[in-house]
Amino acid sequence: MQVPSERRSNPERTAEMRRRLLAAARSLFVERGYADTGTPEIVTAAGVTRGALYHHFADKQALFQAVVEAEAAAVAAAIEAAAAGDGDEGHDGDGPAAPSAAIRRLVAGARAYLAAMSVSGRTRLLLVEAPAVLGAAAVREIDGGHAERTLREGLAEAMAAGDLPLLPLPALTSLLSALFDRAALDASADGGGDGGGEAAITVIEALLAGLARTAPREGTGNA
Amino acid sequence: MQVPSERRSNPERTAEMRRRLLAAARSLFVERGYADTGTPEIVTAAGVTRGALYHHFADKQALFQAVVEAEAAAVAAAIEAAAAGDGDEGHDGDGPAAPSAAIRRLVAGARAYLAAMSVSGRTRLLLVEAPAVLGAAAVREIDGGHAERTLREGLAEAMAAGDLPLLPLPALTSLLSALFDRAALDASADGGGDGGGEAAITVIEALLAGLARTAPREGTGNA
DNA sequence: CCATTCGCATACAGTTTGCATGCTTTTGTC
DNA sequence: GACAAAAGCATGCAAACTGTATGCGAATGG
Repeated sequence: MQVPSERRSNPERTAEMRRRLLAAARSLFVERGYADTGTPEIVTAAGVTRGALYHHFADKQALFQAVVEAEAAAVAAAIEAAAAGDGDEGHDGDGPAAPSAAIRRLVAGARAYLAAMSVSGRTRLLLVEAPAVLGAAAVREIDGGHAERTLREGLAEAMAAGDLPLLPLPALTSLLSALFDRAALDASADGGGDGGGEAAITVIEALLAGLARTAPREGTGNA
Repeated sequence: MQVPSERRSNPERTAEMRRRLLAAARSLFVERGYADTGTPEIVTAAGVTRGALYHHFADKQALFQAVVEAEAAAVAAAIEAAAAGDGDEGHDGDGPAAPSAAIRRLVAGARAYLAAMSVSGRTRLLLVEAPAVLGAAAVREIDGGHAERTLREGLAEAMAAGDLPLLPLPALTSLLSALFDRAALDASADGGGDGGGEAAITVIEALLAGLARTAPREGTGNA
């Protein structure tokens, strides 16, 4: 069936093998979840044996973590790509109350995040399975802050510019991040494709605009 | 060690057995997570055999679901108990901008939810493990709406009273619910005890107050 | 061209899950 | 009160899964 003398270098073999394993694992983890996916299934789907799996990954959890890391990297790349060509994508003629530039950037970031998370299976992997399997702390470490730090910086900028009230930054970042995560989950549950998150975007815009209207106030307490 | 002739009725035996199994399972699921907890461990901790477990529950997942259902019921009970004696617990002399009654009720609800979720292990069970093991849809069905429906009704009231802008109710409910969930998670991660969610409460108050300031506006689009 | 290392498949031991079987205790009926 | 019926629960078993050790073939580099 196949020419046996297909001489390929070791780095090529390794890269190809990892790709196949990660692709098969991703597909099955998305479809059945981590707990209900066995390594025999994964290697069968990848067309290899379990020996290959355990040669490249310490255990099933390490394989899952690699899948999650790749997915998080893809999200980060998609967001940075979107941030590159931002300018102002006049999405609406005029909002309800002329949002400031910082707020518009935040909303644009949220939109980019939702778009990035609309890839099939991504919300389940990153927002449902990963926290349960790896722990919320490990997930934050994997994402490193691509999502979280970008958001935090945007918020800090907006605060410094006086577009947002001075609220405890860690809490605000975490809570808004949760907002975006839930929006992504709802979108993947409803429409499946995309655009299902328009209602969510509307609410997020309203929340941020409301915050912006409280700008020069609010002496916070603890961090 | 134990008088062998302790005649107990069958309903008593069943209730006691279920209590022991649920208590042991809850403890282990909280400590090690669902995937890393085996049924042998559970029954050993409960002082019974696996036969008893599989007599009362269809499988390991059904046991986990029973634990989650009990936990969700406890949360609902705690919230309803808190809602009973609400009145107005003058927590602050005066806020930044005299929040309306509906908004105050929402904040009070959030506070009650956070207090209910501060029980050890509760956030992990209900917010991390359950969505991964049972699926987000099943979790919403279990909770039925005790958390979600209460929130939705409060929001609908506030909208009707003109204290909130007219936003798509499902999206707003889901997003605010995510806010509260994340606040509970952060509180359980930081302080562990309670009171750690004060920064989160501050942010939530600011978000709701900001929304309230946008009240008579916002023609929404799709639901 | 040969020794060494790397990549991966096969084989194995330990553990877990879910079910089937059987014993003990309780429940209902005469 | 005794006996049949059923419920509660423990023991035993087959299948599956995980992680590791072993072994073979291909690639590296001297």
